[in-house]
Amino acid sequence: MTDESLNNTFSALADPTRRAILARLAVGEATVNELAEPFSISLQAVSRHLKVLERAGLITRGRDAQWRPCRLEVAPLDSAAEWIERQAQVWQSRFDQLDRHLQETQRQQKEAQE
Amino acid sequence: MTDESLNNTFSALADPTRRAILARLAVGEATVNELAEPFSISLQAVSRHLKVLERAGLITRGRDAQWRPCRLEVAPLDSAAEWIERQAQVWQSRFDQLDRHLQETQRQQKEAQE
DNA sequence: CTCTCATTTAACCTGCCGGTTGATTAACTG
DNA sequence: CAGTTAATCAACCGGCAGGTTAAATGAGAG
Repeated sequence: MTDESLNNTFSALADPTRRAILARLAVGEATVNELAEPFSISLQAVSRHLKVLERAGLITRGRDAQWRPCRLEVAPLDSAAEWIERQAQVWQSRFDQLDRHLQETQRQQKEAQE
Repeated sequence: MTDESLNNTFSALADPTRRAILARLAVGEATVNELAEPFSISLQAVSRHLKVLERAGLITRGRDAQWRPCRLEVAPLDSAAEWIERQAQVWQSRFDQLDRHLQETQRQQKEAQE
């Protein structure tokens, strides 16, 4: 997973409209018009959001006559999840270390008292 | 997990400098100066990045004389991971549905041939 | 009290992001 | 071919994000 790729994925996910589009696509493929319908923004704006999602690899687009159906791609989502989980794991182990260290310190203090 | 909260978390993670700061903090607490050292940007810029991370709840800051040590907070990372995984799961089940449907269709076609 | 060090705040600049409207391309339909 | 529908491209605009430098604040140290 390249750094640039993480940039694209996270900034794509940072916009609520784009997250809503992804949620909609989870139900099934959809065209630009269908995706734009629930929103109060222009078709062109939605088209741009789709381009962002495409660049992030989160969707791919087919061709069916004049329609361009969008479908989800799960791979970059997995990569993002992987990065996050690796971080969470390292942080947690760091906390565990601190925790052990704290307990060790307390134990030694207790011994010193006796 | 509120929508606004997801916005903050994802856009905080979307910047490579901030991800590097988080990675550094995973090793242990650090002050602003220590965090700024590896980067070629000004101290003030780092201070701002820290404010973004703080607003996203990804770090908290203590007070030790004139130093403001930063430490990680794992909770929002967990929330983000949760959202991503839920999405990935829904997408995957959607793919599985399509897959079953495809197999069903093929089976029926095969039966029709016989 | 003064000096120094760590950090933040303020003011500013620049570029990108998300939105708009208008024109254009692509593909079907009569 | 002319007309319609789907989608994109182009030009523009306002706001915010991330960077800078200069000034202000907070907390020790002498």
